[in-house]
Amino acid sequence: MIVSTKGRYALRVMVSFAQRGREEYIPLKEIAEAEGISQKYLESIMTTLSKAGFVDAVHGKGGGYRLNRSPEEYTVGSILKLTEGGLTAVSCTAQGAAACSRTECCQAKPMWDRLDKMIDDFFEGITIADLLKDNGVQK
Amino acid sequence: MIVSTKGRYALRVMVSFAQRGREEYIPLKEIAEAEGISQKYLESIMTTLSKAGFVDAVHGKGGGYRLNRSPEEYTVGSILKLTEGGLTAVSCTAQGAAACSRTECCQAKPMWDRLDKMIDDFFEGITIADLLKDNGVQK
DNA sequence: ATATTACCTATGGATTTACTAGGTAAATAC
DNA sequence: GTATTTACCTAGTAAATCCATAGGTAATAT
Repeated sequence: MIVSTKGRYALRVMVSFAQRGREEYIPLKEIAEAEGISQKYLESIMTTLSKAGFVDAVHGKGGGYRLNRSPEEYTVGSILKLTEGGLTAVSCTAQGAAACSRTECCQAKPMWDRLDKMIDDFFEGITIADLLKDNGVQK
Repeated sequence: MIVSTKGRYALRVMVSFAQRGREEYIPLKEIAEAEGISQKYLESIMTTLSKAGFVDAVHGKGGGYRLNRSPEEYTVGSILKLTEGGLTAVSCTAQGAAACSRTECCQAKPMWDRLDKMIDDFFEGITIADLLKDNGVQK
């Protein structure tokens, strides 16, 4: 499993916000209920997105969240990398991970590197706007 | 993480057996020591490979394991699918998993399907022989 | 018989996942 | 300025998964 609920929820919520437009702030409660996702759980995800500047947040009545860019400007990759904390397919290549002692002689390393790049290119090539088009396919 | 140690060990061991040729049976102990992997842990992986007919196994002295095909005939995908029990990148698309209640309306589903296919094609396009060539790259 | 090997079953610590619980801080409405 | 609404913060937790370990049994060779 390369993408957990955290990343999948983040995508769904971003799509949801995109559908609601950027005019007004929408309280998370509404989105959580509409999507059928635990509000408390979503809160932690939204805070991550907010801190990273992916959305604007306003406290109090009339507040909530809203996108601060157009849907085309959010790549799926950027959202997943943020919420999942990376997208590496194999621990060998994960940054921060204790470097594998066999890095030098590992015959599979180039394969893992190629895989990582392929997955990264894939997700960076899809935007929230693409998902809104209801097919997730681009080009 | 899409490939755990189980799958990575399986690949390393298969490469290791490929390097040793198909003339004689090699006891797992030798491979485990050479690779610096827990023998007991490897045993369970080898049994999986043996039961699936990927290797021949012989008990007793002079016994051990050996490949029963040439390295070109083992795709990385077949080994990973066997030892990892599948390669799906997202639980949504995992077979046997409780079908997501949003399958019908999920805007990301086509994306996950495309990703799965891309990863499958990637791993099916690489063989143990390719890994032996020390680059993992094909074509 | 004994040694060597594969194979089987069970267990366990560590980590991750997907939440829940219960608060505090900021903004608005009265 | 009090109450309400919202975002944000910290902690805990049940379940699952990962990465083994422990201790056996079954088969084959000398």
